[in-house]
Amino acid sequence: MGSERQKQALFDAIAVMGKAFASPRRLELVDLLAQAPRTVDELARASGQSTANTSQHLQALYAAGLVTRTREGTSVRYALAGDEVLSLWLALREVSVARLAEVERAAREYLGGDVDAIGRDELIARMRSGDVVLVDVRPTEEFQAGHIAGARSIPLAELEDRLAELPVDSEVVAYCRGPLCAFAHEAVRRLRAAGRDARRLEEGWPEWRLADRPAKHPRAA
Amino acid sequence: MGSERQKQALFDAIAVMGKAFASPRRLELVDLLAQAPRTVDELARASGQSTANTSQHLQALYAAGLVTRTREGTSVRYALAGDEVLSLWLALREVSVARLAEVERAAREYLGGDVDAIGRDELIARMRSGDVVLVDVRPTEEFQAGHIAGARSIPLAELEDRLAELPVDSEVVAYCRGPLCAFAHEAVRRLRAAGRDARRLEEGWPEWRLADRPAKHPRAA
DNA sequence: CAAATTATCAAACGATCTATTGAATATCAA
DNA sequence: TTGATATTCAATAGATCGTTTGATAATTTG
Repeated sequence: MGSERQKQALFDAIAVMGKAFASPRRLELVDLLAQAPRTVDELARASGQSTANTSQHLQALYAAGLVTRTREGTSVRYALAGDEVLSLWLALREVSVARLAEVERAAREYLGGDVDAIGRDELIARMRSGDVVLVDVRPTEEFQAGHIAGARSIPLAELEDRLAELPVDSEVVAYCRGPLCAFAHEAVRRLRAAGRDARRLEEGWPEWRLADRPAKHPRAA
Repeated sequence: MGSERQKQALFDAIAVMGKAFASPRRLELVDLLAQAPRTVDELARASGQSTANTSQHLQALYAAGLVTRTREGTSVRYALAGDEVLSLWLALREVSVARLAEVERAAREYLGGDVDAIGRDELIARMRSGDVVLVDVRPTEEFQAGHIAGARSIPLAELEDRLAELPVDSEVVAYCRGPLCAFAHEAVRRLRAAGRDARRLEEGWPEWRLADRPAKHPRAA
């Protein structure tokens, strides 16, 4: 007979994974890794915490089986352990947003007011007919680690300087890291201010990739 | 511009939900609630912890938005907040099992060796042709809170006494709370020991319900 | 081999979480 | 109202977690 002790051991083990998701700092790392694999140092700088701290958090994630690590010369590159982990992270985020009023409030405040959005399927149709330009406004490294097929990379910081690259007669669709990322919102506001026709894509790169839509990976077939 | 502070507030809020999943005791409560809504007292007895403790954990789950509560006379009945929460719990468990070697080891030990299983679709086909009997071996309360259409309730504890209710010439398929529950495994072993042809259903009631298969709910249409 | 870079470890403090205990509250029945 | 049941609150002590600091290990470069 399965004893109580063994049953408890089971929940203990599952709680390890729950614990991994229990710290805001770790969540930030997970969110960054959802965009692209990175080294400890890169993650430390991107998340604004000390290297030692980042390393410890990454080890917590590693112990929970959420990330993998590979040595690259003198540095160690971490990545999400698999698509199930990405799904889990997105599900957690989604439930949080749906359930927690606080999150919604914080999100609205952070995003600074919503702007017009376009859905996945409509985007694909419009791109096929050629009357939209898709712009990836994330940092260059993240674009290089993978992006939506047909997107061109213009990081948010360079948007004003590179306005000339965008045709005047087409609508511009901007996307970024996902619904909780402000980049696309901000990009749309700036494009509108410059007199362009612009909307943001409802979802971000991780959601797109998981849905198996046309994408460009660095070393994939 | 979305400031760093607001972005942190966002992750803070999401971590609240992560924290809710960080305690084995709470996970046990979530797992019980995945079967059926229950009162504090029932949950305390089923999980073998004090009432005060159970109440506190339930409040943590409530604060995270994972459960709802309704007063029923002198007692309070808790339930999972929605199907998204159930999905999230199943996803968390699945990733844990897939990733954590410890969990797998613990699970194997607890389940006491695997027995032959049958999949969802095969079961439906075999039930249609009428040559299997489906048995729900969970406690009666959980059966009453919802079960697979066409299943008959024989709690594990009563299995030997009620063997006569099962036709001798049909295969018996047993199911219980899910892949981490030992009831169906144990039932199959006992049925085999009694000379019956028996297998266990690969999944449990929560998975079945989420997949929108034929089911019987207490007050649903 | 030595120097430089990157990552991890170890110790320590403060903050947070958990379980226990006993008291307080809400509801129902008499 | 009083008494009984079910739940929640409050306070405590013990354990765990998170950050910082400084030292250690692994790898590349000179």
